[in-house]
Amino acid sequence: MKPKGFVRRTRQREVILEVLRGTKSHPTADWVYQEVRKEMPQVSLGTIYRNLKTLSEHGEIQELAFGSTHSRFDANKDMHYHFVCEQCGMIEDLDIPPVEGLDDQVEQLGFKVTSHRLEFYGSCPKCAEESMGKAN
Amino acid sequence: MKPKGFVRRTRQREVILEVLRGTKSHPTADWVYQEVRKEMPQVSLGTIYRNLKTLSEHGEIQELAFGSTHSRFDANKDMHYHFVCEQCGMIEDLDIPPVEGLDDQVEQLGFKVTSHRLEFYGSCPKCAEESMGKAN
DNA sequence: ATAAATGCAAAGCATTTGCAACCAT
DNA sequence: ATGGTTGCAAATGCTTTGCATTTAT
Repeated sequence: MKPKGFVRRTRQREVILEVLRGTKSHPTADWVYQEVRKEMPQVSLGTIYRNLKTLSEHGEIQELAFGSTHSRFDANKDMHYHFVCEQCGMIEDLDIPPVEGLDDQVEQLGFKVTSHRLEFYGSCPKCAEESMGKAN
Repeated sequence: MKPKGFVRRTRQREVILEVLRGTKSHPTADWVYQEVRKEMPQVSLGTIYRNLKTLSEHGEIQELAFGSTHSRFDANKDMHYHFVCEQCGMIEDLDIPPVEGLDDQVEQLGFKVTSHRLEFYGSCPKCAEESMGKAN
């Protein structure tokens, strides 16, 4: 007997995952849509959304809800932190090690922790430099 | 000469801030709306949104975008972290000290850091216990 | 007096969903 | 053959906005 809710391997799903794995830009659903369209002009936005949801439910990608209205997606499954530039909007992976013992600290308060998420806000190197230049 | 963009003190704004300060529940805009309506039945949702925006721009409150589509708001201005229960959806302030030196670490990578945000995901004490009981 | 703020209703816009056709298994 | 998946379009639902009016200063 086949498992209920079995996930099929479709061309759309493949391309979406490919696109996501081929960028470090933490794209929005619409950006993914535009990219996938280059290879499958007939693909629909609904399919993009359905697949992004499926993929993140199955742990293939990560959904990131930052301050803005729309979600962004990340195919990097390793634990890592993000930096959000408040000037240019760019989101970058940070190359710093996961903080040790953080989850334990919270578990001692009675919570069962499955993950944590850490984001930094400010100006990226480029924008910070530009502000300097303008002597703003 | 009065400053441009001066912020007036209105009854609506006062009540909204009052409501926000009177709860620890990180409410949504709509929840705030319902509460404010109890005192000002004629208030409009637009006013709630405009004020929440103004208030957070002026640092009176904090806007929190969690995984879901809609924002939540927090009148607690002190640096603190949050726990999001993936079972009941509850969001709770965490009583753990801010991690030292985190911002410095990121600044050394060339970023200018103004703040960071840390959230834990999992089960709150209540939900965790219930899962145990069900021997799930 | 003057511009900020409000209420109301009409957009806006990202995301979701119903449905018939389609296709991976 | 079966039911997960798709494209399409309509629908949701949170949030924003235009505008005439009110109101804080």
